[in-house]
Amino acid sequence: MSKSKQQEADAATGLSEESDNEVGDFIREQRERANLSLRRLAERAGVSNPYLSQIERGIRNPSAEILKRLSRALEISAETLYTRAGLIEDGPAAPTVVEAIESDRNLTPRQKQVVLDLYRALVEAGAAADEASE
Amino acid sequence: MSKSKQQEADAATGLSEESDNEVGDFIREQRERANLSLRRLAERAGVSNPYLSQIERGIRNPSAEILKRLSRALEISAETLYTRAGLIEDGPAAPTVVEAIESDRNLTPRQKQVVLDLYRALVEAGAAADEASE
DNA sequence: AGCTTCCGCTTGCAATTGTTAGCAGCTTGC
DNA sequence: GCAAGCTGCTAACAATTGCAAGCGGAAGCT
Repeated sequence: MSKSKQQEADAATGLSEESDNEVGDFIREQRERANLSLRRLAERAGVSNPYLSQIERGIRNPSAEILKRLSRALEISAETLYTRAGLIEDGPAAPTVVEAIESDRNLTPRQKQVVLDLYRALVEAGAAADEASE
Repeated sequence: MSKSKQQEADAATGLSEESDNEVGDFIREQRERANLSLRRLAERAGVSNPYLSQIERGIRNPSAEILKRLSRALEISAETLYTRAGLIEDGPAAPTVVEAIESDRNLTPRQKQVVLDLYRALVEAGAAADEASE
């Protein structure tokens, strides 16, 4: 239910920028994608849950240290997060999926093969569907 | 006369580590290489000179925003500075694969979810099963 | 001698961060 | 019903950032 209260919070703190809350939105997005509750992510990242809440809503401006911890807890690269936060100008080169999987240390060669097979299959199917529909 | 001020400063702030002040040293190094006085760099970067002084000596921990401004004023890449600041050490987990999949243009959101699910499942449960079978 | 201007640093002080404690809502089980 | 368990959010507080003001010293200029 609770949905639109962000603006009030902004006004309350005197924060004049309600325009683009890139980091907060991005963090919340990633958090929900990973199926983590706010509290759980906060604990994983080693920050307090109210603070994380405020970060996500853009009424607090987290330090780089905090961003780093959050990026680790979310399993995304700090560069991506910083870029999103507008702290780095150019975007980091997006690694290809294949490349990333190849160099991953958490998967055995066999497992890599499985993921790669799935990925390639989807891409191929998707491309076909794409051409047909688009 | 003036001799050991750094120690005093450290003691004053309770900072016990005089060993690795990565960012500060690096910034000072770059500043001197560019023949900029502390005050001039501070002005260029939009930071107060006392604060920059403290940053260089490692008795203050600058926010990412400040680092970004300094990197611009020094005309070095923010990434380099962040790395030097120890803020970009990428996590040991597996950030790149997740990230690469997220930003892949060949997959639909739904397909991404499928691949991600598989990947996460393998990483999480994979180690044990792997050791058993292999 | 003065006087000016730069250098880096120290000292308080305001504003911000980040925390602990607690609130209301919403499920799930007794 | 109503405890116990989550969810996210608010309030008051401690700690830190970041700044304006001011210090002593060095170099130049009249």
